[in-house]
Amino acid sequence: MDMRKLVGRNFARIRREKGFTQERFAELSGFTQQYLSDLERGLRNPTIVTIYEIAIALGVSHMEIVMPDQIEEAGSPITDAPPAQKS
Amino acid sequence: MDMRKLVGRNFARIRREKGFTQERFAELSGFTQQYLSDLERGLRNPTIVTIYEIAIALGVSHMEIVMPDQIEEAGSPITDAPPAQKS
DNA sequence: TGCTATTACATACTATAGTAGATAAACCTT
DNA sequence: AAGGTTTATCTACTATAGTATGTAATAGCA
Repeated sequence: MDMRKLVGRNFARIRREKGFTQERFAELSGFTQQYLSDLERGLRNPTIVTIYEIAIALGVSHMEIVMPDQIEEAGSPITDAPPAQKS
Repeated sequence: MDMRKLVGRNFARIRREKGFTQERFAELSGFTQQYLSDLERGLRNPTIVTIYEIAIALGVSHMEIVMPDQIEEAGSPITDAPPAQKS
């Protein structure tokens, strides 16, 4: 599993859902627009501190990583693959 | 919140629970004993790929990050603070 | 079709993640 | 207290995370 792409796709999706441009979110989070662009395209391997700071800026309060191929975030499941059957 | 210490403490606890020494776990995971020592003491800021690789080696299949001050892992809640009241 | 906003790409740079090898310090167990 | 096992600490190194600046490509929209 490519964690770079998984994290990137999910941050991109949440940013768009919140209505931020990369430029606007760069101001909010303190990262550069260029770095965020790379991150969202899966070209970067962020540290846990970077992920935490971005999550804070996005207003995400709960991150869940389920190994096979999913990431979820409170109230907004982030799936990399079709949702697993829950029952 | 210091994510370095939070991640470090939790990985250290799980490693001990699984009965691995740092040296043995270094062999399993491919990281050095020295790096794992630093990591567990909160002196390192691991990337998402490193965290993923360590989780795989630990046999952890589910990680959960709740912002204030908790991390949980499937079947084995990892709390940084006294457990929150669930009801 | 052209204008504007947005995102992708290029180059160069500094700080640090992670490696490697040696050793010191702490912890057991007897 | 001695000896072995485990963890912490040192030095030195390479690769890459993240910054900074500029610009090209793409997408909407009038």
